[in-house]
Amino acid sequence: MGRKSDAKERLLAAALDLIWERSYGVVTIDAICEKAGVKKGSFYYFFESKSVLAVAALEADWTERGQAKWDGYFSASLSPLERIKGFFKSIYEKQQLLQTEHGYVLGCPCFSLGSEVCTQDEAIRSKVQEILQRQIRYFESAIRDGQAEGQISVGDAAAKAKCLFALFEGSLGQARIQNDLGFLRDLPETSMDILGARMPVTA
Amino acid sequence: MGRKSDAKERLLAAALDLIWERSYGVVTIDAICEKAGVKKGSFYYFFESKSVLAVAALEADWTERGQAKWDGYFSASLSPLERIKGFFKSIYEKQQLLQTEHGYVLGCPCFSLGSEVCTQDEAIRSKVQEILQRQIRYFESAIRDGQAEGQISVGDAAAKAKCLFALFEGSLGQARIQNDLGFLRDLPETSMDILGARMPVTA
DNA sequence: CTTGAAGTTGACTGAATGGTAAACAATAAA
DNA sequence: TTTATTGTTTACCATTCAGTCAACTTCAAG
Repeated sequence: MGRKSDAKERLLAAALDLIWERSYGVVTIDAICEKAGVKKGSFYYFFESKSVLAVAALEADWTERGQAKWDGYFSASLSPLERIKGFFKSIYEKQQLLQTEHGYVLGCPCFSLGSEVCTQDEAIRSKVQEILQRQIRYFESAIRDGQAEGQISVGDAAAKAKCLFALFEGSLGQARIQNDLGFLRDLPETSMDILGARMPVTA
Repeated sequence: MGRKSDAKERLLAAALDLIWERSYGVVTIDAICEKAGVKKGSFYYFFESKSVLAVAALEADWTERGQAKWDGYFSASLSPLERIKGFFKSIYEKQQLLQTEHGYVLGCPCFSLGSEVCTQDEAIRSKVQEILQRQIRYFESAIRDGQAEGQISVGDAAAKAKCLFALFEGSLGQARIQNDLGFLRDLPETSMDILGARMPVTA
């Protein structure tokens, strides 16, 4: 019973968008409300603070979009190397899109946000960490599969995954800072090299 | 003639410290003044805004510390691979120190700051970019030397440098977000692997 | 010892922002 | 149609913060 509304979802989406494009610190609650078309009173009806909203936005984005996307990229129907290569290709295209839409390469919202607030906001830091860990696990599992199939050189899969993920996030960060997609263009190839890939045959 | 003072230097140092530990957005001019032991009136005597101060702080830190340190790490008296390996070892130790001092792994101030403000403050973004590019050039030059000496596999040195630097910054970012030095521990080894290093003999 | 440049101080303003409260509106179950 | 519940709105308060200003201090050159 009661009144129904999608204001909460609009706030979540607006918050993520603004924080991604700008930064956590510079985005005010008023700005989020305006973008979401919601009055401040309603904001505080749903969330007790910007921090709580940010955590909810990260979680919602993961469960409603991120999870499915990553599942797609890392689908078992693809060969392990194709998963990784395809993932990086998709990232490139996504960032390309963001650049034409926003005028900026935006990079990874999780990583940027996490790096910004990690010493100041434990709730956000913890949620970011959780999501990043989940993402690393996709890499790790693909690497394990690749090793089992003999396409990826043996060795600590977890370490390789961390390495690949660091390369990934570092490249996204550079791309964001320099507003230059060039830092992402070679990722598909570079990642294959790093993994000591023996590619069977791939386009 | 006139009065002499080191207030300007104290402001530069305080600003960098605070921004590094916390973030650009969360650090107020009042906080910088307090840490520097300077009144706000004096702040505005030396700098016209927090943004201008930040740019000056980055530049001063590079010319007065960073440059010399990097010159040391990448000294021609070391073998190209030793330069890179030693650099990553030093980074690890430095971050270890920061963690015991601040309670946090702080990562790279340039990268964190750049990622935070790059869509909002062109002056800072540009200065960050400048410094990051300089740092990449150290990598690139070491890689070139290593290739010339046959210790590093051939191929686009600039691309390899970018890749290594992305790995570096990505690892620092992860270490910061998760407050975990583990992301930095393997960098010396991993970097050697990535470069296709053929190490002659090294400890 | 005067003079003017360089630097310092503290009090002030105005705008932005986070946060509150109380009245109001819509909805569905009873 | 009542009623409880959920959501909305508006006006408001308090605080923080960037930025200003004019008076004051220190110093060194002449």
